[in-house]
Amino acid sequence: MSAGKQLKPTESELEILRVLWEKGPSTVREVHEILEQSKDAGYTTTLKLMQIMHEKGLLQRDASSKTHIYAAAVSQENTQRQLLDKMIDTVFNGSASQLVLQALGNHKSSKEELEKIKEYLNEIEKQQRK
Amino acid sequence: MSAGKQLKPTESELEILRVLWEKGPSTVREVHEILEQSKDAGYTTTLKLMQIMHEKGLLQRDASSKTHIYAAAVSQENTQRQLLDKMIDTVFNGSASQLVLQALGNHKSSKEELEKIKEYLNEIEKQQRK
DNA sequence: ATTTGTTTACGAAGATATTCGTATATTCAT
DNA sequence: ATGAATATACGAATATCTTCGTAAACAAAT
Repeated sequence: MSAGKQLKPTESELEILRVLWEKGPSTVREVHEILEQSKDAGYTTTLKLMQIMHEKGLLQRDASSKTHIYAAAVSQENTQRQLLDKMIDTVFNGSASQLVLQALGNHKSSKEELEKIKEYLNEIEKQQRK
Repeated sequence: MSAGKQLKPTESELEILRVLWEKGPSTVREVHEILEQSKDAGYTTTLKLMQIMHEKGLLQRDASSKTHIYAAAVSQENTQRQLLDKMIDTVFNGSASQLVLQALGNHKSSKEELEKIKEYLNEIEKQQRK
């Protein structure tokens, strides 16, 4: 009951989540100063976004001190999975492996990364054989 | 010059593109009847969307007969790549292999698909060794 | 030729996302 | 305590996306 399914963050919200995942709990100003480096928006814009995200349950905040501290309330992994699943569904017609082939084809991956992927594939196949 | 970089289709636009990729050039009504199966929207909504997509250059149309025939003006592959690249960038911090691992982890892939992926990995590694 | 049905064109309402101006509250240094 | 700096709260303007009502154009059947 009341599973509280996570709702999809918007573009701007994702930018904020990325900062918080990276830097951990932060003030609006801290987040804003990071965002300013790549885009230009006013301080109150960032503030408003983070307030909305808090209402939506995407962020939690500690309001005990005057300057509130915000933290991501959703995990990076869950969010990645959620967005990825949706993309597989709506863009790749449900075929995860088709997406994988595209991803591998168009991006340089290091030898180590490729090895990791291969190992993972072997594991999956072992599982399947059982 | 005027490279005409493809702009990102919206959610609804993607639904329409998927129909056209699948069925080839079609009338608004044909597209609409497919969409109706999964969502409910009026006919003129579909029409309007397709007209806008035409203006944007996402669709081309043959208006020689009374009933116009629309076709995708962007390829499925290019669009997939575009959206995938963006996701790798904004959701997976630029790491394609991290996305691949997530995708493989959370989705059942057939043995054949996994084999195909492994072959592909081997090829990539061969290339790298040269 | 008139009716009936289907199509496109147009404009605008509704919904959601983004942006920011301004007011109010709080803190801190003087 | 007063002023300067910084924070939050609130409301609204703007932009974008989605939806649909209505009118005009056209085609086919009667």
